[in-house]
Amino acid sequence: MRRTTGKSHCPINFGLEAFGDPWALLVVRDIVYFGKHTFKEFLASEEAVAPSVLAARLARLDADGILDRTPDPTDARRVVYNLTEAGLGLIPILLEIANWSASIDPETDAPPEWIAAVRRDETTMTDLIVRTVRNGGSIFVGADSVVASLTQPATTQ
Amino acid sequence: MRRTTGKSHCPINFGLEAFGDPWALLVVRDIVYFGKHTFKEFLASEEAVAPSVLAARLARLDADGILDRTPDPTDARRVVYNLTEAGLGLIPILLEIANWSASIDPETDAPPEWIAAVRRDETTMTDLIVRTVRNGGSIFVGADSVVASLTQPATTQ
DNA sequence: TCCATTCACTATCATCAACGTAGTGAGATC
DNA sequence: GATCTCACTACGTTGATGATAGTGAATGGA
Repeated sequence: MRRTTGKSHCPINFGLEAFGDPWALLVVRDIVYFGKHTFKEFLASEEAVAPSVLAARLARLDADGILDRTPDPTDARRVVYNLTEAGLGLIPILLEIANWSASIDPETDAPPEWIAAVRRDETTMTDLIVRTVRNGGSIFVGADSVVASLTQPATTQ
Repeated sequence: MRRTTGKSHCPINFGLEAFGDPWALLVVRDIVYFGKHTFKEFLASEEAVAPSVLAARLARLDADGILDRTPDPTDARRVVYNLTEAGLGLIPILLEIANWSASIDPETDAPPEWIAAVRRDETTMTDLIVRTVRNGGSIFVGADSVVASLTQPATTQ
């Protein structure tokens, strides 16, 4: 792709120039759905991105203010990537894409009950996801994940 | 872009493989927002796609069941492109992308009152847009456009 | 203090898609 | 029948991606 940036300020084009490539949203997905935060974890994703491509993508997402790149204070080798508030704002887009794909792709990996839960009350679910990810959690992975808090609401039981 | 398809059946990846390039969603945008339906009209878009790239994109969107390619019965030179039902399903994604970009890009071309109208009741607005586009209308262009039907509701007055 | 391991990248090169411009053939219009 | 319009195609250049190997700093254990 030539990725000519600045083609226009049409909001659709602006979005596509920010994340309209095969990898940018997959990084955001890895954070939001699976709680990944390091180069190594992104690299291990099912889609097998090349390290050079991943490095370039992380650098651009950081420069664009979507990701926040922070060296790990407890291990100087590690670098932790988190979503900024602008990056958290991409969550509704992720949910709509997952919605669409789940209804189109007969072999989708999307759990039907999860898609149904999102469709049931998208606003509430979006808020819950944003709050969870902002606090370092994810949708599917971890004790404080969104799906965990759905099956075992709040701190009861 | 290498556009390696079939990397995974993750719904986010599926969506990106279908429209995660700089041009596919711009074609959909041209139809939904501006009522464009022909090769020439897409080609004239602000972002200046190359004809070879546009031809390849239209062919793929047709093959993927997102666009419907029909020769114009009144003029055998012309070919009319319309969204299929799957293509209409992309409208919520477009709206979310526009939402995000409008809140990020200080120079966005998105009309603030339009963004506000969508945010006010996204479900109702989505339904209205889908119905309008399905009937050949668009959001901004034409007498039967969505914005026209908002300022002058239904057939009253 | 070594040494193996882990981490986040970088280097390299072939490949393939996008860019930009020019051109083509079928069909409409005058 | 000459011109114009339409949807493309051709083609050389550019640049990002794909795949694999390698680097240097930091950690952890012996």
